[in-house]
Amino acid sequence: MGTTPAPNRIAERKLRNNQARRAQIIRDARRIAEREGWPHVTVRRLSDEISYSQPVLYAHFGSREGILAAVAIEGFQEIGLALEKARKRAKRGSAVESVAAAYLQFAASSPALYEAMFSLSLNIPFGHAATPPELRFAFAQLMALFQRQGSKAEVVSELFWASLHGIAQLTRTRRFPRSRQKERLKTVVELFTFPD
Amino acid sequence: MGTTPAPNRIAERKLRNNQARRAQIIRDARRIAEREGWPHVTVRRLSDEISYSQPVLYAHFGSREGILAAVAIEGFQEIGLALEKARKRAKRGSAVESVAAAYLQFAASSPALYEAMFSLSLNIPFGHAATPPELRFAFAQLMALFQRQGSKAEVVSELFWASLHGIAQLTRTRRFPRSRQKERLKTVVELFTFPD
DNA sequence: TATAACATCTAGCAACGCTAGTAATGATGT
DNA sequence: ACATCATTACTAGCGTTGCTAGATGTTATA
Repeated sequence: MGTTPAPNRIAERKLRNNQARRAQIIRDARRIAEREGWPHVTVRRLSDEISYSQPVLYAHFGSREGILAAVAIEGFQEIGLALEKARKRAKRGSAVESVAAAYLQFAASSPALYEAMFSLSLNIPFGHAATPPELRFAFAQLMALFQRQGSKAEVVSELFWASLHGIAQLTRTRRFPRSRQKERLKTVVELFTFPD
Repeated sequence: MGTTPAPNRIAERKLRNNQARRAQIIRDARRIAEREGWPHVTVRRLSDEISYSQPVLYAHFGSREGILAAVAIEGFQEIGLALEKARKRAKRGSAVESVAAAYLQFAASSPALYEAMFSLSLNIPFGHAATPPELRFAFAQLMALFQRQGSKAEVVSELFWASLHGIAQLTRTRRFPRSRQKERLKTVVELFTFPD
């Protein structure tokens, strides 16, 4: 028969409900942050949105910071996929430009998400064994562009990331006028395009 | 006679006291931030430090954010002076390296100050007429390095800034391992050193 | 159906940024 | 020297925050 014992089905249902609620909290947090900024993302507000009391949120995430960290990790997953897509669809030789454009596009279109990933000082481990796979994957997309640089690949990738991040953040916080962004993109691509 | 009318001297004394207290608040805020992080810099805590009640702080700065903004502007002044010094003492041709090293040194030695300048989302106007002179001066030190690039000078300066800022921030937030920093410096200097 | 385990809520703590209203201080004019 | 007035600072408290202990209700098991 195709039926499983009742306890399993019940446990599965509970798990599904839990995951769905967790996803909804993350979704609501993102939405509020993009529309009104992170300070408006309060535990009380989120508990209102999902029509549960505050302790339910703490059961899921442990703390407000835990919620932001979950959002940030979702962001790393998305940027990783976006960069991979940009790299793969690029014609030969234009991968750097395609990826750079995708990076800046991502940061510009979801500023609050980007802020959660990089500006809010969350305790997400980097460079350790415990680094979440979403982060490794995203950085791997950048490193894949510079395999030809041999032993310099890693440092060049880091600098490429730093440059894009600098542009993104200084633009987001209005240190850079948004007007010259195309020129910035062109110039950074030139800097990171090496002769064969 | 060398004496001025009493009212002036009194007004001057009050002004001096005001400025001294203002400076002390900024100093205390910086000290606490560097030692314990910005969340520990509370208005109550600062009012304890200076042995005055909270409303005194609001008379000076208007809001907690006003205090952080004052710290940030002091930071821009200091980094501007540090970059100018680095640029001027550099031997011919090595100005880019000297300035880059000074920038990263500044960010590494005062991480909380650097955070106030760039990560805490303060409302300091940039790129407008109202931009504080400290900021203009600091950016001018970067632009001075690339005058030879003609019309590209501004964009190249922006990118140089973005790269340094990216390195500084990704290092500060532990996205980059601190170990390869020298190599990063060397590589960024190569990228921004153009043939004559 | 009784019991155990789980899920959820109510209510409240301590700390925060900020401010209205009040008291104390100090300069001014006669 | 004293009364007047402006300045300066304080007390006390509001509303909100992140977070949690203890009570309450709900569901699964024996």
